[in-house]
Amino acid sequence: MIALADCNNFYVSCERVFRPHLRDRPVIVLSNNDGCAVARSNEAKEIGVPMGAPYHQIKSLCQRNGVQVFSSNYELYGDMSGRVVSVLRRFAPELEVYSIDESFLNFSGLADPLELSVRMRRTVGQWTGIPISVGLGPTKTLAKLANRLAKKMGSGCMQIEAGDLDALSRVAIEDVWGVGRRLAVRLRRVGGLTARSFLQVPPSVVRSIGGVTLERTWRELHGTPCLDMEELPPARKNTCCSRSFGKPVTGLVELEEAVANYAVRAIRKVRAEGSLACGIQVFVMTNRFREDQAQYSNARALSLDEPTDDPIRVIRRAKELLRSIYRPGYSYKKAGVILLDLVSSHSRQGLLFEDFGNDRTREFVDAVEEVAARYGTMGGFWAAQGIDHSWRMRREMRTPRYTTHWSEIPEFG
DNA sequence: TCTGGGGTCCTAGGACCC
DNA sequence: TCTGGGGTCCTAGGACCC
Repeated sequence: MIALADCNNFYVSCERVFRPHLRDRPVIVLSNNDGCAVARSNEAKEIGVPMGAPYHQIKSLCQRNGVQVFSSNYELYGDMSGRVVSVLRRFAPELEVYSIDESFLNFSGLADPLELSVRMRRTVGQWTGIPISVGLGPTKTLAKLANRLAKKMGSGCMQIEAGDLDALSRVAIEDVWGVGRRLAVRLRRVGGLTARSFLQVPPSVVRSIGGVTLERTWRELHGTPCLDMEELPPARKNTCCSRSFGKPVTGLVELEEAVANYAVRAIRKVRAEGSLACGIQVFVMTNRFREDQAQYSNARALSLDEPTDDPIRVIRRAKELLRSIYRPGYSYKKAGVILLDLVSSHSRQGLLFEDFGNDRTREFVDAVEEVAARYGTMGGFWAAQGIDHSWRMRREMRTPRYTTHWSEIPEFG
């Protein structure tokens, strides 16, 4: 028996922990750059704020209805997520963190999984302040489906078995995990309107529409496990850092500064995982929504001579790539750096005839990175990152980082 | 004026090899 | 009239997830 524990409206719930008076009020959290609504309280959903709606389109709706709006505060959400997981871990020997707000737990062999789920839900609520829903099923896909029904019914916890046609018929095809908008359209054409009728579609048809991935989903819904629990997340293969700019950027100098910053952030993720990057890709693009402006987007990648985690080298190569794709005369909206083909630093392959860098450089880089990690960007940063950051993303309604910064700890009373 | 960011997997098709 | 067969590797694009 697999359990899926899913935090309700997670980002909104995190904000509410520290602002309890918002508990019954409509609240939304915006994406980076205050772009779209990515989390909505139930009250905000009822008012009619759509998921992913651009904020500028729903701003007046929010004002009319007194919706509390927040910029996203990923440091807070990341920390709260860790707290929830630490509570969940007490309830099962095997746990897979699936996303920032969802974990699978292996409840196989445990007595009365439903009662355990109810207890787990209550404990997480008491200890972290975050409300969760729990779905139970013989496969991951069925646990997901049970979770969706638990949320819909407001019961908090729900268990389903393979072949529970009544439950399956209450979930529309596009709400099945693994079936997105495109596949849903094609499945409806062959009679798959709900999870239940999807199961009647012959496997050969399923395969021709969605390949082996969709066939896996189909089997999982039938009760045959095809997706294993993954306790240790597999090593990442690429990592990316990209942002939309708070204002359009035209000049190369500003773009270079932004790209240098993204390169540093990306390589810090790589260093934190004990990996090395074998390649770099840089991309830039204009605002695709502006039909009145000339559009341009481009990307270029290169392979490094030697796998690296050196921010100096990564910044230099990223700037070279940027210069090769930069075209003057455009208003750029977004840029990004992707580090490719990550390998473990333990399996490092050096150069045969040449060796880049030396120990002194390495010690210097490590020292700067440690200072930056310990004291923040004000403690130390690479000159290429610049100081002004006029292109920085908007984040005008962000709450304090209550749980991760001493100076931002909440005070009550 | 204003429209997110970060991933994975699969497949088709082209280039190339013998 | 007639134009092989079998393989690998890489990339771009499409689909999905949160």
